[in-house]
Amino acid sequence: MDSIILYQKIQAFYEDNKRMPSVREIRDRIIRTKSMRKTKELVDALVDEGVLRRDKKGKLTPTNLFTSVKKLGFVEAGFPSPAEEELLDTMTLDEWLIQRREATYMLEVKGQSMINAGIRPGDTALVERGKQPKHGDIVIACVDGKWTMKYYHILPGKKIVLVPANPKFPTIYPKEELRIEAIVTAIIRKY
Amino acid sequence: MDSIILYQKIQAFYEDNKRMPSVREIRDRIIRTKSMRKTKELVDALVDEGVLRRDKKGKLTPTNLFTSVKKLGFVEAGFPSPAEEELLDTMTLDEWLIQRREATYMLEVKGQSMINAGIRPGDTALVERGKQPKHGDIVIACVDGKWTMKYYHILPGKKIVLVPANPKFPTIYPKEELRIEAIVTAIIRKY
DNA sequence: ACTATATGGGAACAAACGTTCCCAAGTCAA
DNA sequence: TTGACTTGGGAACGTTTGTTCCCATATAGT
Repeated sequence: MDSIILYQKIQAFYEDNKRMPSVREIRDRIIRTKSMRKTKELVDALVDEGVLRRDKKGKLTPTNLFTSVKKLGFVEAGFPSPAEEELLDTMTLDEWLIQRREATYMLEVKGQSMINAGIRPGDTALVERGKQPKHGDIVIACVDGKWTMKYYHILPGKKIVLVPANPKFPTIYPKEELRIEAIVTAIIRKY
Repeated sequence: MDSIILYQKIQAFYEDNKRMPSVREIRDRIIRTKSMRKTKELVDALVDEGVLRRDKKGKLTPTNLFTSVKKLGFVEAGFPSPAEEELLDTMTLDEWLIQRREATYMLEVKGQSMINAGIRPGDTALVERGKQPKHGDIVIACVDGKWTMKYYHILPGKKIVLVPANPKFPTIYPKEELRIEAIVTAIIRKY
């Protein structure tokens, strides 16, 4: 069995079972041989290539390859040739976008108030709670009982205002209550 | 040990080791007791709650909780109270955004040609190769040797044109060569 | 003080694990 | 045919695994 195919089948096993197979599972369910020795030999080869990783206990562990997306440069540069493809950097969406998972939420955007920041109704905002906002951050705030998404601006004199990214909407000067509940860490638009 | 804390420590183990711990590892490195019986009892409780899952072989397996993000409604609805929080839907970024991982790439956007579609320079496009484009899709195309991101439009008579989302840019009427290399499945903007 | 009950420690077991070793079968050159 | 070498099957080893069981201790009730 070719080592690329072996890798693909191990990845399929990983996606199905949410864990890596044991050597015997690879032997019986993937390679379909009867040889432990040969199976370990093929697996060791993948480990040497860096496609798979092993624990201190010898257990197989997924590498980034299992969960990552290939990262190209710019649109204008287009796609690399198959030969160059192996040199590509990779990145997992989770590690890229999520810092503290337990404090991260998805919120759907409604309305046009941030349209000039490229945030449109239907977009999904990834927000993180319990983080100190800085000037210029986009925040989810509860002001006088209403929830909005706005730019967080600190005026001279440390006064806080919430600025929309749409001149048709008013800047908010909080009177009584202003709670910054979360700051927007990413905007995702799925087609 | 409280079961919520136990879950958090198991999740930390999972993020560190990219695999779930065994019962003995939980006993020695997480609960720090000497009792197998008590450890299994606590783990079984988490399995009953649906926080952990088990294989047919009894091996622990991560649930969606380990990799998912809580999904709220709309910005205007704000955050639920801690009591309501347990009812929230969850979703993993990978399963949401990626269909065929091996054909999915990240590309950085340069230029203003799609600005009116809310796609700005610096944004990251998630693109998928080998998929048939439909009218209205945003595609990565190689036309007459140059790479661009444009709307894919099918005119009456089945003629294909590439339309920018910015009136200052020209619509492209491919002369010789037009290769649709990928279609854009998501736009991600990280702050 | 004396039971009855609940709790946690830890030994024990069979299965599954990674790893190594030996040997039969195959391959190749001379 | 012979001998050197490679290959794959599979037994065997020690460890780790999930699971169960027994018993000493703690707790509570009378």
